[in-house]
Amino acid sequence: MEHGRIDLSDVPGGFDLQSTLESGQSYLWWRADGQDFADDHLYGGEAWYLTTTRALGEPAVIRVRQRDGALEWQSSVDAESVLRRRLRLDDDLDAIRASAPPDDLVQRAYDTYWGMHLVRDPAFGSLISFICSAQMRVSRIHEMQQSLRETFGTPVTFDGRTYHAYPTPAQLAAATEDELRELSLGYRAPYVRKSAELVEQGTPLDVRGQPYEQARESLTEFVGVGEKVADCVLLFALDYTQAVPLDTWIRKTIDEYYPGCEQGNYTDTSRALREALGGEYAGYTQTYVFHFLRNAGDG
DNA sequence: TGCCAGGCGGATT
DNA sequence: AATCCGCATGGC
Repeated sequence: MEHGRIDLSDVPGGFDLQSTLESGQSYLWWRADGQDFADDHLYGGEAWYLTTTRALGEPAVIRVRQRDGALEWQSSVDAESVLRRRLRLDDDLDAIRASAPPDDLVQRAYDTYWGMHLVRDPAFGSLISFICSAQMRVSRIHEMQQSLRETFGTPVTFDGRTYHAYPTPAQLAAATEDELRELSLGYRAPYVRKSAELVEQGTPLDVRGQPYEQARESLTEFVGVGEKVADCVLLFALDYTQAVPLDTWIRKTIDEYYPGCEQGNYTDTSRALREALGGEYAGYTQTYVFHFLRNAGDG
């Protein structure tokens, strides 16, 4: 087993693993102690987190925790570059925060969860997990991804235990709708199967390089992907830090704090909120606000 | 019980 | 281009 330590003292603005992984942006990690991700508070501990990667060839498990100003990791492969990429350790939080508006809500969100980074998830896992997210609680979206891994993913032995990699497009495309419904995916089951098939058949998923709004439109070609889910994939997997997913929480925020941004349709409202939240890194600020409202409330 | 959860597809207007 | 409706499942 390989292991290593990533010193966090040179990450501008710092880094916080728990808020990064438990803020409802990624559903591709789980806790080694079996605890569910906290819905209402952060425990402030040093738990190990696990995920799988295919970035270095064969699927591998990565285990990581934050301790003494560093990320400590263990894996069957050299995971440092994967972690730096997946956890966006190069992001400059001070510069990002400086681009955000001075509004009370925004500043309290940054204060409360300072150190949270956006994730950079693998695009396919991000796509499927956010297809599953429609009208669903964060904890159950997470459970669905666990079920998909354990039912359809390639077994991977690590540290004497068997884990399962996140399924490939081919593995999910080969699943039947009934098999997926048995995992409590509900009406999302055919969306997951069909979108996996589209990826498998070559429909472009990595749309980086396209202008933002065109990229969002492109992703809606997948089944079960509307503008909101497309924005999530762009923000949490494809480096579009300006993407501002308009979910129920953010719509409440618009009603309460940014009523002028409501334009009656997704494209124009999104555009207005994007400008209100500072443009280039609006999605970063949105993610802080989303996490803050969901967990700490806005009282 | 009825309402809601990081909405979407399809039909209707 | 807007609006309405049905859709699975589970927690409260």
